[in-house]
Amino acid sequence: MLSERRLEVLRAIVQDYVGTEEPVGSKALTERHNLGVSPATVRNDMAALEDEGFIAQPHTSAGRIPTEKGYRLFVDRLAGVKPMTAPERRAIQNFLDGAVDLDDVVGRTVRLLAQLTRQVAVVQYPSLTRSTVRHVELLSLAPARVMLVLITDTGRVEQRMIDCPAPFGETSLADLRARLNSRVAGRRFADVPQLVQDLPEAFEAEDRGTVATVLSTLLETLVEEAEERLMIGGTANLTRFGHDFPLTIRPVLEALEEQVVLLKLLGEAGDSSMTVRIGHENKYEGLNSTSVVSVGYGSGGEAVAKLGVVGPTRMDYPGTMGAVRAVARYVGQILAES
Amino acid sequence: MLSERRLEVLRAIVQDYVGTEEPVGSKALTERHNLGVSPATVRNDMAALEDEGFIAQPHTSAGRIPTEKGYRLFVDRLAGVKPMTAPERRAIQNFLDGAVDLDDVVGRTVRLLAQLTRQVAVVQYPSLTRSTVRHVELLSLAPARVMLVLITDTGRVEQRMIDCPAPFGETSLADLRARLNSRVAGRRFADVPQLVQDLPEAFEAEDRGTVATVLSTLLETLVEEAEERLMIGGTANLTRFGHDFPLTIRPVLEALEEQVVLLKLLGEAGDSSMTVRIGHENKYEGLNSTSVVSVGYGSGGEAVAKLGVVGPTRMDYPGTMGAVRAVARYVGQILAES
DNA sequence: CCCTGGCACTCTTCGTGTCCGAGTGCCAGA
DNA sequence: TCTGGCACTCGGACACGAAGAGTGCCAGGG
Repeated sequence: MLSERRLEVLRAIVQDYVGTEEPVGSKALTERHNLGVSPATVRNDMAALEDEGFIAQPHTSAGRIPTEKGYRLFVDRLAGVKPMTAPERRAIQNFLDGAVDLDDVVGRTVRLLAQLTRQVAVVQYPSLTRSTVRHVELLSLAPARVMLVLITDTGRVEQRMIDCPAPFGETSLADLRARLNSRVAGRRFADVPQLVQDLPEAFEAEDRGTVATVLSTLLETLVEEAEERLMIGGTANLTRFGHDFPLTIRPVLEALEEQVVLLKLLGEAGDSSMTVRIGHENKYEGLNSTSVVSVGYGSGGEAVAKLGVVGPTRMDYPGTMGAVRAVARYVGQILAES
Repeated sequence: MLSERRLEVLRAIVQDYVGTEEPVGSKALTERHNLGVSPATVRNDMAALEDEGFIAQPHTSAGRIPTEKGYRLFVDRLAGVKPMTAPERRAIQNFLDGAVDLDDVVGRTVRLLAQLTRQVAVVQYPSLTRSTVRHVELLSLAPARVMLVLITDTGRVEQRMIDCPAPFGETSLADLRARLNSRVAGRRFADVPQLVQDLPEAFEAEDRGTVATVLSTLLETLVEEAEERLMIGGTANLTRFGHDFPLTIRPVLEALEEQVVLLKLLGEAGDSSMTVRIGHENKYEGLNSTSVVSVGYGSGGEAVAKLGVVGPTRMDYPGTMGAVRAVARYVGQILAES
């Protein structure tokens, strides 16, 4: 069991190390934080913390640095979320308010988050699976060629070309469009399959094949797009990573280009609450030397997607968490308004 | 005036330096290339080349490295474009053939180019300004709210919301849709403004305001989208840049995130032929330590966009140019087919 | 029982000095 | 005009030593 003071020592070590990026020794600690005890006492505490695996020394006669376990404890029990200041909050809101469409919202969010945290920002596009259908449009491009356009409440538009098994008249098309919209408009994606199940029955035999094709394309679109897109930014901040560049930075850049990896990473994180994954807690080994702070965001009460930052395990957790939370909150507001 | 042999010496220096990344001396040169002369002679030639500014030595008692001027001469007069081998060409084609839509084509192209050249790849989406309109669709979402969907022959879809000055009936909308498409379908973007100029006159006075709004939105979309999107990949290859990382790599990463900069960069390059910009020939100073190899590509004879790679000035120009040219050619084919 | 000051010990870092080799420039001769 | 030879320069590698930071441990005091 760790005494109160030892936790305090750990907190001090983490804070100093994050600030200076250099191993911190007992003497420096007592000077910068008034712990009320002497260096010798701190040394004993440090020895205990090292036994427990919370800190380590790079080599004898160097100061201590936190281990991943140490950061974990710090995040769980010692650190709060540092709230943004009022001016910062205003700046966030102003910056995001200028967005003109969904792409712009996401783009601005990425830049903002990267700038605030001085780390790499990752923002997932609002998910289709949780959003609702605003409108489905069918366009006849040729007698047996239809284009399906799906518009979601988050402003995303997806389109698909459909080659019909048989020619499909304008009136049938209008009919299908009307029936389809009356059933699915405003409904959640997940509910769509049930809602359109019996639609083909309402049509003439000759059109049923086409209707079925259109419906299956629609359902495919809904499912396929569950594989989300995302935007990243602030990769230049990777240069502040450490002194032993190439080896550290390369796998991170590689991971960032693998959208699948990132999506999985965000997906695994807790549903909508803030999640911090430290070092090897990230399953993808290219990110073993990084920490990922992520949180869900969305219009209304529910999270429709995630956003977060990727940075060195040696990061300012309270500040980063504060920025991530604040940005998520304001993006949610923007989405709700539009 | 430089003799034939001196040019040969320069070529040898560039080739060796690109391969080894180390300054190359007179002795090593004569050993690896059979120039038919002794090191002493080569030294004289090197001194001459240095006087002319084609090579330089990092410090006394080191070998020579090419200057930007030296690379320029190498590219212009000494190096050809190294063609891809047959298996490589097959691999390119197979890889690109698997693409399912435009996003996929661009995505695959970026990955392919990054892998072939082992550098950072940049691919511009096919330009709207040169492409033609396939279809314009108007959807009524609310009495005074219309969505405009623009479909291009390259498969891109753009949508815009329009708030109408007055309610707009379904019949008027259908009328407008029909007239609009009959005029602009299949036409080039650049011609659209003229073609729709007198459209409002065909409508009732009460609808003219709305028609004008829709048209101006359409024209805006055409123009705005001239500011293209692009995709980049292979940033992990930046780690192979040099030994003095942070300082070199950071501005490059920053430049890569500024799409505006990259678009301007590609835009400035010659129209469709291959362009090589070396070091300070790039106006954006973040890229002063890089070279950019770019070329136009497109379906049919005409270039609709550009693609290229960004790498260190010390790059394998013939190989890179070969890869860039080959990829551009095949992407053009793919686009023409679809 | 816990804290403290003192002390010996261990390493890393940094500066200095030395040596070696690569590479050059220049010159005289073929 | 090319070549071989020679003296010279300079950076990189290595060894050595001093300095400094930090630790662990121990005995004494509240």
